[in-house]
Amino acid sequence: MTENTTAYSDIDEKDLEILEQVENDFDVGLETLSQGLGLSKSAIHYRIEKLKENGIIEGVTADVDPLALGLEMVSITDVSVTHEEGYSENIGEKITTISGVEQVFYTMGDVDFVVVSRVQTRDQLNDLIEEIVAIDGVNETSSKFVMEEFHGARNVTENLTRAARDTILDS
Amino acid sequence: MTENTTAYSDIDEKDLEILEQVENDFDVGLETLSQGLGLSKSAIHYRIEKLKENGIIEGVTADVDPLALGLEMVSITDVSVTHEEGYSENIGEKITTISGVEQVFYTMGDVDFVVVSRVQTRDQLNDLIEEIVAIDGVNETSSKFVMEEFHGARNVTENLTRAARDTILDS
DNA sequence: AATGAAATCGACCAGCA
DNA sequence: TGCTGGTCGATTTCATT
Repeated sequence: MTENTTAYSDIDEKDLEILEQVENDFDVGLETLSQGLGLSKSAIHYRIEKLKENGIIEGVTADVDPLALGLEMVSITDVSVTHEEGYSENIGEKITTISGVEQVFYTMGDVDFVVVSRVQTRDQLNDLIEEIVAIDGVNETSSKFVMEEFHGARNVTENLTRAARDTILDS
Repeated sequence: MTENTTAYSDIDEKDLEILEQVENDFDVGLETLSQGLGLSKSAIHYRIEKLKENGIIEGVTADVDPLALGLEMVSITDVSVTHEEGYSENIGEKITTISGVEQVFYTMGDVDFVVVSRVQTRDQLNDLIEEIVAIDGVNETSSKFVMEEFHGARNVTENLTRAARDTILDS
């Protein structure tokens, strides 16, 4: 085995700590991070910049509560397609552009796409599903309502298993 | 009908524009927002503060790229449970706490939970599924691999249909 | 609720280990 | 290359409208 050269871009423990914090709340401020890690504010700043440049931090965004905008209806739609050529990618992207669609997964198995969508009303959901069906190559759809959502740890760093952490730090 | 009193907390068009921007990239800066909206920087600041206080902006967070941390393996697991009492909530939360689990949906239908998880290796996935099965009340699981992910518009505001926008602005 | 001025915090520059 | 301390610019807060 030729040593671990996977491109974890030299993430060390301090970087991981920073990631854990800012992934939860970017407003913590350099001061707090600085005190918690025993580094100067500038150092923290540079580390965050580097994490952005290396694409580890993809961006800093405001998280908007869907419920606050009336998007109370979540559904999961299984989509199967007719398997010609390599149209699958194309279909996936088309589904993504439909208004109300949040996530699209292309999966192995009899169900080809799993689509998570979020809308305000049942009418909007009907429209959305019709738009999926209208896509060329879409074969069959089957939807289920989401009654409750446990949006657990969306945080990548908090979700790391011990093994995963170790792999990253052994770089 | 007694007029629309749904708690959209007086969101106006300018608020929606701000939300669209900061949901994509919080680093845009007050200057840019100020120019784009024809308001002073302070005014923008206060509006953002208010959106946070009202819970419309749940927080500002750094988005970490899972791939950068080696989390390349995504899977969707359908979980059915034995229907006794109101244990469902409990089970949902237990699943959420499992390391590697990203999202849990409690749905209507024969499949009770849909679980999206993200891990580094197949071993980690096996462990994760074993942990789900070990939960009291879990009946059966069935997993599929995700080959491609179209993480389309995660942005709530961009995903609003015209109808949804109108509903919000008519407050 | 919005504005402009004052205090505070983050971004950048140069020197240093 | 990465950290520190200081300066500049941006953000936050204050007093006022």
